Amino acid sequence: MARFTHPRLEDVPLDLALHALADPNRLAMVARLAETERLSCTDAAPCDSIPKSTLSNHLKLLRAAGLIDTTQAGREMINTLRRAEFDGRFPGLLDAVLANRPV
Amino acid sequence: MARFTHPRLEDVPLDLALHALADPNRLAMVARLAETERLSCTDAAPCDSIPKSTLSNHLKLLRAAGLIDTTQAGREMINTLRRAEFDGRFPGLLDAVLANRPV
DNA sequence: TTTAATAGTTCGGCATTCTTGAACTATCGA
DNA sequence: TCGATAGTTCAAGAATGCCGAACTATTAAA
Repeated sequence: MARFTHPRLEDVPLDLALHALADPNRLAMVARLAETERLSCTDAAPCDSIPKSTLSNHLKLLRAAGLIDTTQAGREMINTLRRAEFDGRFPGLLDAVLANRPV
Repeated sequence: MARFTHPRLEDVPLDLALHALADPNRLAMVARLAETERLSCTDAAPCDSIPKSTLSNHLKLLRAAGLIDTTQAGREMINTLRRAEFDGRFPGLLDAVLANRPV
């Protein structure tokens, strides 16, 4: 199955990072990963009404923004937040966004 | 000429705010207004290669996100950052974004 | 008081991006 | 080996974004 490419954080522009976070579903997934670390794609989903293909796309975008890392484990894809790296690249940003997330 | 409507900050969702900031040109305008306060539309523009209509659209979006206030003064529209209000709504967010802005 | 210039908005069409169903790949369990 | 599970990829329609052209409003000049 597909092997993913993860960008170096230094190559991620701020716009892309903000764009990735500027979607309620994606932000909810990031928030989940901030709490639970190591979630399959379906487990990372904020609700089960989101189609698989849409979910897959959201995760692809989060990967491109340097926010998550995805590795294959059996037939699941395990996602983790690249917290330390992201924070190193954009200090304080993720904290500020997560702190202001709606309940 | 048109009179603008400015949203109450409490009605601005985080997604909209992030989306407004997730564009290099808009972010540059916000950064400018953070320094210079009170800029006409053309003066707020990050460069003069941006078409008027595009500029107008960007500013409309920033207004809708509760980031700027626009009032008419003669034939100019004067824009100011709604800094205190925005910070009250999303504490630390604008600071974090501006601090991470590319040079 | 026309006339011209300035400052920006609005509209409409093209282009890009987003969403999602359908088909596909890969892995695991029976 | 067969079926079920987990997720990707593709393609088409929907939704957004960008920008030229036409328009409105205000000021300045003639």
